[in-house]
Amino acid sequence: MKKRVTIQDLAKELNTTPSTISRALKNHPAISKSMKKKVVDLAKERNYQINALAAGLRIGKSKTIGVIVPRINRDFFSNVIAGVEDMAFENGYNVVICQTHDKVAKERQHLNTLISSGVSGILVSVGLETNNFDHFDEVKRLGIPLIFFDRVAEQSDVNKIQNNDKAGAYKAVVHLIDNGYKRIAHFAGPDYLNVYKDRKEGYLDALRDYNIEIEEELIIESDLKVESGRVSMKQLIELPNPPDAVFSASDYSALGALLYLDEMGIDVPNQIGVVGYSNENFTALISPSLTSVNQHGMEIGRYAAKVFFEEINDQQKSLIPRTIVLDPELIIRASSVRK
Amino acid sequence: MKKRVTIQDLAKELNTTPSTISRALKNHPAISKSMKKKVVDLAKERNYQINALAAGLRIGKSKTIGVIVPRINRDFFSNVIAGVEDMAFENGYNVVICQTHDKVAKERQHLNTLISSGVSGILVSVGLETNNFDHFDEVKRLGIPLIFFDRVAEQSDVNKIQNNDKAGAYKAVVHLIDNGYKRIAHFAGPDYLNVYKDRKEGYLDALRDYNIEIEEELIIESDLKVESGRVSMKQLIELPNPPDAVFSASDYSALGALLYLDEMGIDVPNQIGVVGYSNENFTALISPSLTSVNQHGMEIGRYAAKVFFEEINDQQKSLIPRTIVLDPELIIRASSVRK
DNA sequence: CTGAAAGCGCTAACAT
DNA sequence: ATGTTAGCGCTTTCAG
Repeated sequence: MKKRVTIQDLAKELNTTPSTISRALKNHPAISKSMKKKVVDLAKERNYQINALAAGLRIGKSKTIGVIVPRINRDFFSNVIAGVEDMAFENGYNVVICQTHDKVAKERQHLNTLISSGVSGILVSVGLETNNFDHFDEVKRLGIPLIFFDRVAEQSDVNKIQNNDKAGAYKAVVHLIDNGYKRIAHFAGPDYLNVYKDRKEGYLDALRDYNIEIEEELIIESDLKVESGRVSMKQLIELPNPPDAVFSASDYSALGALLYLDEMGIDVPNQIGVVGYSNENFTALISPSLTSVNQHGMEIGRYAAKVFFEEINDQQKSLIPRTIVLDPELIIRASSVRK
Repeated sequence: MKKRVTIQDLAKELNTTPSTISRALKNHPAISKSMKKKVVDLAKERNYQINALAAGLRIGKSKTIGVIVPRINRDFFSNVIAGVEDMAFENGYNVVICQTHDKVAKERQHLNTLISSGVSGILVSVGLETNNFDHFDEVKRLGIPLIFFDRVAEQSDVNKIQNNDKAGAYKAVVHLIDNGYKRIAHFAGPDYLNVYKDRKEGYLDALRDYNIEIEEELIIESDLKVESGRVSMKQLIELPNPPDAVFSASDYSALGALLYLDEMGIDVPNQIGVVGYSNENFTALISPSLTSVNQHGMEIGRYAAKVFFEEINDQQKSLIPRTIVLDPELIIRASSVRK
């Protein structure tokens, strides 16, 4: 168990000073080629790793981006993270991933830790519980670049990368209408989260545009988990006049509906059509495969990171907060196309 | 954009010194109750967050555990991470999550970053590509606690938390035999990863114990992805004498097999039985639901973290490396039970 | 019970 | 092209 080697150790070995080592390692223009080579070679030989704590303390922050997501085992979020990691790596930054399990308390805690550890920026998709954004004030006060993605804060003065959820939902519902479905139900999420509110609006818009009557009893709000989908579907089926299609704001609740319909022996897509949201991996793998809306997680992640790098590269801090909206894509599968 | 408040700021406000503030915040016994209260209250009021970089530099490491996994969007790994996070939180530690996408290069990179950033310990499940463990030498040389889990290094002098993959596989295959299947194929992973080697051995042991002939042509090695499962299943079905069951070392390749069989109109479980491995969420959600082996990710994570805390709490460093083996559980579902 | 002072390893102005 | 020096914010010995 040896001590780690520092730039002082390298300096001593080469009869020079820490400054020179530091500069050589950073490829500073004022250092001679020969010296750079000597330093780099020795560093490799001695297995030198920079002490990020010391460097970070010195320059006031670490070359790290914090990403906060509700859960890491969702395909959408893991794609976003992969996108962020790509961009970060290209720019020599590290990514620290935090999951909140949809709890505000965890969100707060992670935020504090990230601030404590001197991250250069924070990318966040807020949790289901989060309907108040005070805890982000400190981040902004400290001038740490803050970028929201997917589930975004309602404040206007922050950077946001969003999906056009309204358009995605609209496409989904129009697709159902085009396939001859007449009474389309909707599994909605909590209204205070932009994504669910927008998906509901897209649904309503489509019905209006096609002169289909909106029926409140066909709109069911829940936590959108598998079990809720099952329960909601049961509730719909037991209606005196049940719907012939469902547009769910989540693939998970759509899956619950499919499972319930399968148990009941109701044919999907011929008796009832189903469309989900998010294009989770499993949507392609189940039977019938589930039509869903792809949100391009990877691109969202890359954009979020891109906005971060623009923020830190802008010396004049003249950038005004931007909102980038990406158009989602409807992936048509078996669950919504009648034979 | 104000500067962050430091313990000096607090000290000035209370007409005392940084030492006192530092001690008060850490609940040092030598500080008076009244002083502690004053300090804690002011810290809260001023929104003080410790500078983890400075603290870390001072004490030579940060209160952080690094976790390296192949991918974060696998249910097993995300459960492990949740387990680690639980234990870490209870002990005031943070967790940084790194994913390698099964690439050794990424594994190296993350390892270096974690060392650089002064993590107190590293928990790792190695990637598919990793068949050499030199890059972990530096971690050990520096005396950083290193704990392998699930996919572990072959070295003997490291801490390991493993599943008893041999036993899990054995249970799975015996279950198939009990259900009347006679010719059981196996989708195997690369032999240099302990988990796949052990699963194969469990498969072979079960066949031997029940006097079933081992046929090399029924053992197919692949990367165990969905597509490989499909291809392997096709290969098996086209055999002059095809098997009547498959034990797959991965749920993903098992899924590929199910999809192919469905396309071919072959009935599962009546014509062919299928068992997967890892108990991914989707196994319960597809039709037919997939029998699989549950590896208790959460417990693995908690154990790994527990071993880490034991390591750092042992002043004499007298602890010898341990191997903890957990017994997995067979979850019987529709894909392997003939009607 | 509290204070003074040193130093963790690195960076970057300011020399030379 | 390289060296000198100060200091980032914290912890901790040693002193009182």
